[in-house]
Amino acid sequence: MTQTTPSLPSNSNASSLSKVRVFVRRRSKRPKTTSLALQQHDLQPPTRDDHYKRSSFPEIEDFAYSGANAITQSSKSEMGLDVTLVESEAASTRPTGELPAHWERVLEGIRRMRCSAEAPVDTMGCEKAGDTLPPKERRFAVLVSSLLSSQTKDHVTHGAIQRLLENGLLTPDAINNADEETIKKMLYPVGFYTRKATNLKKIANICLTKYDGDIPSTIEQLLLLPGIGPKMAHLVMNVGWNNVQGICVDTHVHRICNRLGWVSRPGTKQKTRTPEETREALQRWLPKEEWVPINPLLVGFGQTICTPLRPRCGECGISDLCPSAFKEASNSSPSSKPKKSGPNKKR
DNA sequence: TTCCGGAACC
DNA sequence: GGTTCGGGAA
Repeated sequence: MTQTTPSLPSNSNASSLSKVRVFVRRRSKRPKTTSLALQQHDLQPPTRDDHYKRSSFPEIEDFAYSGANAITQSSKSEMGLDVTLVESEAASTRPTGELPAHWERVLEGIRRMRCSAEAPVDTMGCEKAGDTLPPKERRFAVLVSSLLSSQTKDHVTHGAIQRLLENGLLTPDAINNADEETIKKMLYPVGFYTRKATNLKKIANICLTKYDGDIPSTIEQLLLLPGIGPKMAHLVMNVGWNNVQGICVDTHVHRICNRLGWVSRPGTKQKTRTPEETREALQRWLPKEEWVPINPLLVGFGQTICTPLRPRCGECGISDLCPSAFKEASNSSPSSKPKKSGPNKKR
């Protein structure tokens, strides 16, 4: 059925079809002005209802998002850090209301902080590898990188990808024929490399038998792959297919959006409990042109300032706009963390 | 010892 | 929702 063809949702209406399939219309750097954002909004009248409609049904929208080419560009351009004027112009004409207060100022403030300091994250994680490969092989490289990158430092992932590449093991066919022990050695010391080696063999086989050696092109199909969950599925769609179906929400995006009060459980003011809940809540209001850059932006912010434990609110340029500022660091028990019993138990 | 750019299984 | 899977760096 729709297995090997790029996403063409069966429920898409006629008006959206014209926009589907505009993959990689431009691989060049994001414009240095707001033109992209403004152009996208010009596609349809920027009314409030319309905005919500688009956000609620992202699957029938398919902008060719030039910012998704994380493969060839530096991280700063990915996050729009070289964009001096980002949202303010477009936002000034945009209705407020259910949008979080001052969200543009918050985003701008985070961009500024990220400009002035380096963070461990350098791209959307892992998918630089393969940027010189033909499209089909590059997509597979992106998929494999995503699989390996979970719970793994970026440079470690990159090393494993390099080893696979140098040994000709970065194609579905090669991996399918390779010994699992061999794969395992190539992956080490990637996190959970044993499980990932097993999953990688299965994934290669699925790509060969069901997708003609390519990777799945829809979120639903990607989620059927072992080891690929929501976070990585959206990453692969964004980067592999340049097809923004949803926001790639990891633990940093999840944590920070809740601290900022940007998301909540539907109909309540409670924090979201899972990254998936955060993704759905965030997609309800965040303009689509921010869906891709929000990830590297908040990941870097989360690694350097808005850390899980003891966030550095004193160094944060938007603490005056953050409802959670100075609420976690100052009080509560600094040393004793309840957590679980852990490996502490002696025999 | 603690802390991780998740996902699967219980 | 709680655990487990790995290893490395702080």
